[in-house]
Amino acid sequence: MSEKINRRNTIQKQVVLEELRKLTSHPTAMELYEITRQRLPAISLGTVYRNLELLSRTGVIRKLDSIGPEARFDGDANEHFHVRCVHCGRVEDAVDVPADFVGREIGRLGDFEILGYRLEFVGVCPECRSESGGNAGPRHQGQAGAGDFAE
Amino acid sequence: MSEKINRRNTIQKQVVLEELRKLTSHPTAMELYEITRQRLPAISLGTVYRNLELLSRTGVIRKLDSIGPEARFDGDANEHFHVRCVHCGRVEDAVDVPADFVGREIGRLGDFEILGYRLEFVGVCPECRSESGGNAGPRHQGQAGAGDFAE
DNA sequence: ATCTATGCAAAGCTTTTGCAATCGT
DNA sequence: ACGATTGCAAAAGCTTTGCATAGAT
Repeated sequence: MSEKINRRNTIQKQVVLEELRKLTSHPTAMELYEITRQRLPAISLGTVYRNLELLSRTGVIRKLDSIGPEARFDGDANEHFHVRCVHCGRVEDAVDVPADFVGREIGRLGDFEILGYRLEFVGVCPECRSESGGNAGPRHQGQAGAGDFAE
Repeated sequence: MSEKINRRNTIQKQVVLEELRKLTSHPTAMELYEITRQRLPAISLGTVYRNLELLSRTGVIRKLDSIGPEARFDGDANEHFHVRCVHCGRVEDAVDVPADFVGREIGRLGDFEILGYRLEFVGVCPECRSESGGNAGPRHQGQAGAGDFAE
């Protein structure tokens, strides 16, 4: 049950990982700090950051810094996409993305050698939809810059 | 030539927009600040931020805050994708993306109403490729978290 | 004349880092 | 014992904001 994570298996590292894996909410470092503090009252924010950084470098977890001003973390290191609510900021896993939504294999793009891509969906979550009726007209497809939807 | 931008057409706003449109390098606010200062030595960083924010809210320019720790701005408000070099951080326009690379029209994803998506490619620019030979093995396809490539 | 936009500087927020002490191996 | 990891606190980096002044309409 206790996998070798990096060099040393500290309680802090263990707890950070465990708690992150319990969540599907893609918490920020601060959120995770608050959560882990319930089990380790003395843990410091710096340690949470250091461990999250370390775990994501090792590939154990995933850092989603493509979203918003602060990084969010995902305990599920498998490849999958996310949806972000433009209204409340919530980030959830995107399930049932059509398998052929994105073309596989792009080796080259102009002069760049392509290693991969980042994709995330932008939408309105059920809660916000029912709350605010229809406000912003849907802007289907294309690359949605964040500022477009903000306010 | 002078389009009505918001409420008032100040020189600062005009210059920020003009200089941004001259560039294809997707500069940060700070970079744009340095550039505009050559024409308006007294312009302040706060003003650059305020105008960039305003212009992107209006849809005149595009804010790319999906990339890295700082926001970058794009004078071309048309929909197009970007490639980011994992090595040097350079951001360029992605030309020749296969038209069918991304599936159009996803109205729904789970409980989310989908408005759009954000896509950006991750790769190695020509300069960095020739410099560093082949270091990181290509990790084709999938959602590339930033941390994966970093370091 | 009105009210937005500016410059300046301070503050905010997220993240990183230096350092001595602590803990895993 | 050795050296990675921690806690603490300071600092760094990007961005926002309060306020009085200047400027656009």
